[in-house]
Amino acid sequence: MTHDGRRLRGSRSREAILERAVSLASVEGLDGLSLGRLAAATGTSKSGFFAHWNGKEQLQLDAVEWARRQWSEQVVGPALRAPAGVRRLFALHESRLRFYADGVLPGGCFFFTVQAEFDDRPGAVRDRVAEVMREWLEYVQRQVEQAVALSELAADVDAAQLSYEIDALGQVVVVHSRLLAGSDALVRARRAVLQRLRALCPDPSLLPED
Amino acid sequence: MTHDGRRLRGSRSREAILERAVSLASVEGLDGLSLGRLAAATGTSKSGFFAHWNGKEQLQLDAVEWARRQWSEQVVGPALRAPAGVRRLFALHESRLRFYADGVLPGGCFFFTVQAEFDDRPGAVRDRVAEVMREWLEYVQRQVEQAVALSELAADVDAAQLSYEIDALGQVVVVHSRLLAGSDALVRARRAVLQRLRALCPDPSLLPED
DNA sequence: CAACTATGCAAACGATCGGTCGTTAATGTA
DNA sequence: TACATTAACGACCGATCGTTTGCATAGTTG
Repeated sequence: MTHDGRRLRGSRSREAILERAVSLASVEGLDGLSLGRLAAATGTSKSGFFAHWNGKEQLQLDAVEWARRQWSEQVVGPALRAPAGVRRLFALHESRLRFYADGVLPGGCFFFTVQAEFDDRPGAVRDRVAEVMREWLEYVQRQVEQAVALSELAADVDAAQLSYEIDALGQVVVVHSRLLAGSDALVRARRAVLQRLRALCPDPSLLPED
Repeated sequence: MTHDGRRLRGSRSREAILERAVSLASVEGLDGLSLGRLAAATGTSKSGFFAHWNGKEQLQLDAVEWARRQWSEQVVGPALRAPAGVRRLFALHESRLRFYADGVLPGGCFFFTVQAEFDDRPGAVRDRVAEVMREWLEYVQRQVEQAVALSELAADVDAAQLSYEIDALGQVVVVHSRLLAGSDALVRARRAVLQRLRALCPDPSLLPED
């Protein structure tokens, strides 16, 4: 029972396939990715997928979950090392930019691609993607509110407004840096948020100067 | 000659097809759009397209051009009614937001969808899209520089930096407002740019208060 | 007028799409 | 040993993809 080699092997196959799926989907999209190409990329057969998932949509939903966990571990996690407040808020932004700069995913960002792909078509995938996005924005907003509670940001800061701005400046890095040769999008996204936060911060020495 | 009945009819067919193509591509993407569905949506036949274009890529390139003209006429054009300087810069941002709010395209923004779709795959379409995007950013940047030259923005403003921020705050409206129910993305994008400009403007009375 | 050109469609092409079916091999349980 | 379950595969399905071919027709040109 506990030592079922079959289930273990299946679980590892699933993980390997999902990792590839997320990686490929960051480039071609979750729907643009075809089962045939995914099979070729993982060295398995198309029909073998149906031993693990009922159909393409099920695989897509699992891929969203996999990408969410990756974002949680590689973006949100590291930022927790910074002390709560404005420093953690900025660390979160920098962590995202590092995720992009390191080229963890060949397409830059799974969620950016998938959001643009699904923002107009109804369905379970869209709903789940929207939920993950809302979670992320609310998490950023909570960091803002915590910074305000700690008096590290001005008391009249609109948390929803500020978190929208931070997310916008971070999201667009993907397309700017990939589409425009020699774009300094990463530098600009970092500086924009940094200066914005310093202007709102009673003690700017909490943040780097530049 | 210039008013050849055949060419006139063909030209009108092309325009009608391209308008539909841009509209549909704002939802499903330029590559996600299939010739079969485009034919059904325009009431023509798939094979009829090859009387006007050599293949799908040619049609895609023409669609990009059509969308560029639409953006020029419906976004850039109206902003020219505002006096040059910081007011025209803000009018440009508001004009874009109005384009989104009016729902001119069912997917919100052709270029947002297409940029996300092509930012990772090489080819003629990607190159042209990148060129149009660069043109747009440089146009915004020129408005910033003009405002500085008119002393309507502080002299030490980094034009490239500021135009990146304005574009980012505008772009993300598309996905935020469509994916998150009840999102105030339009309001936030407007306020973010307005307050940023007012803070940099020696005479804030040039701009609305809120 | 005849010759030519642009427009447009129906039918069909090979390729690929997501998905089904039946089977085999491996691993478990009784 | 006998049986059940899971993983994985090859072959194949109907649908759709972008594209080609052949043909009919309307408009232009000599």
